[in-house]
Amino acid sequence: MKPMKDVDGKEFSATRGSYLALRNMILTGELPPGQKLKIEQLRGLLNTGASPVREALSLLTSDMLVERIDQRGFRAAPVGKANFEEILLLRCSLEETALQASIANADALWEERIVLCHHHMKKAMKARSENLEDTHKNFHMALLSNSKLPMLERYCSQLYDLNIRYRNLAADGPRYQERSIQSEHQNILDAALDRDAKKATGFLIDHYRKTGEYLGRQIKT
Amino acid sequence: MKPMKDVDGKEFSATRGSYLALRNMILTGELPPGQKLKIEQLRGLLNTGASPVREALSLLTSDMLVERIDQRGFRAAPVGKANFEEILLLRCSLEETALQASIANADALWEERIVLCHHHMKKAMKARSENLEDTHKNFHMALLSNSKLPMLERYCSQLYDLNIRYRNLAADGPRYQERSIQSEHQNILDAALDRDAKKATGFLIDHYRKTGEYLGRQIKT
DNA sequence: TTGTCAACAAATATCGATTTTTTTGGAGGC
DNA sequence: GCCTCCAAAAAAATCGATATTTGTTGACAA
Repeated sequence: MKPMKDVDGKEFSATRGSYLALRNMILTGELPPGQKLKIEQLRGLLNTGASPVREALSLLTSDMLVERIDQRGFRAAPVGKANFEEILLLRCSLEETALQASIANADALWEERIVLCHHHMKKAMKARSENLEDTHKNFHMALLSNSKLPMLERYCSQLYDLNIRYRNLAADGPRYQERSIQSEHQNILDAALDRDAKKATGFLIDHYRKTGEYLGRQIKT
Repeated sequence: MKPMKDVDGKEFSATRGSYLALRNMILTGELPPGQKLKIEQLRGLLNTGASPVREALSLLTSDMLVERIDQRGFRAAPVGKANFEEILLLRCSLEETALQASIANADALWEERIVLCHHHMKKAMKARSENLEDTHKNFHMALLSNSKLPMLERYCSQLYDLNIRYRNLAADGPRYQERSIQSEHQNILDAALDRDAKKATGFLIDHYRKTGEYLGRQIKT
């Protein structure tokens, strides 16, 4: 793989480049659920050797985006209503814990961080920007980023991605304009800035449940 | 790596064999926290090629037993009091959810399963058997095995292993004889069989908190 | 027609060697 | 004496090739 460059001009390793590319293809549905992921085929697609591809696929299994069957290769993780509902359940439970902890550790720096991320998200929404997804995730992760619980944050990030995948598969992209998503975000932010954990987690979970209900209806199996 | 065989006589792939061997070495402390894991060195240790070792290490990063730094190799995950306490916290939270769900789905088959696992564990304890650790884990995982939440169960299993690692590092093996661990297990089992979720989760969490407190005192940093 | 077996084809797992990157050690300058 | 820069060594990442394993096709027998 030609040395890709990230925003800072630093190069990715071939493995990391493949990882990000494949991850994106699975999240967007370009590689549909259950699809067999043949090394040779991906090698061609990514212009790289077999080893980086294998390693990237290994890494994706930790994210539960790829299934590995010993001696039988890899496939994109299957989807299903049960799986979707489990993701929703776990997100509600884990993010509640994380947000509580974040608020318990609240400080000026964190407040600035979440205000800024919220601002970026609103701006991207208004402009229908391409990186809306990223700013949305950044905002949600920033809310949790003060928990001092790195493993928990990692779980939340994983589950967030899995949820995005369902949204991409079910529909035609995000629908942040609909409902009162903007005010929901505002409510969460304000409650967090007030350091009112109960209110903030309430708004957050409500936010997820509503989105979950909307999405859940569109999933067949 | 010579084709290892599992109990059924089926062969492991070299990757899977390496994965299990390395996992065990890290969990027992044979590979101490923070230790650099050089491919060549492990290649010799495991009698296998570089690719299986790399892939095994990749898999271990999902279990949070190995850290990967791009372009700079692998190292055994570091340890610390904060990390230990996070594990304890997450275990309490996640296993509570899982046990509740398991009890909600309670059926005859599951009851038989947990009774049997409990029996095996007691037997192994009395005999000071070598596979005590395995039977103990089996019992705890069997309790959660009816939750119909596979991802949650996977998280719990991971966290269980991470906790075992601290116990192996801190002390000289398990101390199941001490305290009233046996009756604690019995209480959990009985409450689960009674399908009393509140009682069962209470006993379970208490069980973890007590063990956690004992262990936490032995960790420096 | 159906089931089984063998040979073939395809894909995966693994290895050895090469390339690239990081680290180390030391010479020279400040 | 300390820092910087360069060269050599070590280690990681990657590639191409080979060995195993799995999946498939078609012939033959029941």
